[in-house]
Amino acid sequence: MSDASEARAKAIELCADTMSELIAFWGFKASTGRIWTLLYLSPEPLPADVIAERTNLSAGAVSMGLQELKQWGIVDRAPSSGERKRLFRAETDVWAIVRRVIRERELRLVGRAVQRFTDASAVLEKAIAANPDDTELTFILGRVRGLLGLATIGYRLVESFAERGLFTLDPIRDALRSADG
Amino acid sequence: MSDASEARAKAIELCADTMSELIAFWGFKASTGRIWTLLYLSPEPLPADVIAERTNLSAGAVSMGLQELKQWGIVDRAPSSGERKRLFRAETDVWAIVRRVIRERELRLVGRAVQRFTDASAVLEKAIAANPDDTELTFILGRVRGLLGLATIGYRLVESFAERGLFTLDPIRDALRSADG
DNA sequence: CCGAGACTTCACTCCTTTCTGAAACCAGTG
DNA sequence: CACTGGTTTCAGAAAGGAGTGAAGTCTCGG
Repeated sequence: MSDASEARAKAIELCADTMSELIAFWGFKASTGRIWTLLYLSPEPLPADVIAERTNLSAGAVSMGLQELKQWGIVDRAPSSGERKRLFRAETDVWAIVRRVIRERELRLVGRAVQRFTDASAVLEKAIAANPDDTELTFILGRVRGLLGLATIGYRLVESFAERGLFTLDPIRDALRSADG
Repeated sequence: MSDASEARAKAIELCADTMSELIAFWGFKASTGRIWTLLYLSPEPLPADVIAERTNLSAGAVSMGLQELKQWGIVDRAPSSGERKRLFRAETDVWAIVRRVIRERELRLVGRAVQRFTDASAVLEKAIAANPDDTELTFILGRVRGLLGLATIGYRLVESFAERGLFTLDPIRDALRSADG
């Protein structure tokens, strides 16, 4: 039996470490990844104090982590029948989670970038209209347009992934070939 | 003229801010992104002191930033003919940069994850062999295998992007459908 | 309504990361 | 071969982020 629970602890630790590394690289807190992994690997929903105990986090940290996860729709309250404590369970459709976060975050990020590069282009175009002989401005505009093109491609990429869950890249490849080559 | 240089400064600032945001999200330092953007938008290679001046960074910070960029092959020393100062210029093939970084970093990251999930599975399988009636172990193994499957798909995705520059996803979609649905 | 336990919030601390400034180092030059 | 910039390195300062712990708020049973 100690054999089994040791194995269980070891496996959970491995997974939690790994997930927290992945998720941290993706801009979340590592501890948030730990909490999710713990719930994901539990057959039963867990109360906050158990989570705190197994992750070695304070009650406050667990509360904040759970809140973040709830906001992303990655963790649920389980219908705790009659219990005093609230029980939490993990959303298990990881693919859906990834898509949601990408849609909410990466898509906005890249969208802002597209906007800003567009603004920069506009500023330059206006200045060039007033100073047609300034070759440096023209040069910069060319480069900025390059960035804008890439950002636009990136946006379509992220968008298609967020919406359909897959990349459909043939149009984007074409854009790449013609715009950038 | 002041009109033109104002526009130039404004456009560069917009782009540098945007790139540093993108790049910071991707795990680099924001100041590194600034330095690269400055070089990318300059028609001529620039010496370190000019970079320091325009980015408001100290000489030391610029030196370190340039070193990081050089290590990634994202910045070059320009063949400074006879000059005392060393001149630096940006790699302009952004697509190639992205692929290189993904290959060197993301691919390794996900590869490690695949390895670790595999290890976790093995631990659990062994424990289950010794304790066939432990339903919790079996449950956890199922979940870990789910993570392993996703990580494997992710690995192929990143790999195909790093190698070919594009995602070729039909096989992965199939894997998804059959493994996860 | 009151009390008890559970959850949340937040000011503070600790730790990590980034930047600075100065000293050491190096490469051309007279 | 010493001198003059220019560049790199590095110890320490500053900034930023995450976690704690205790005080505050909520909820539910009695």
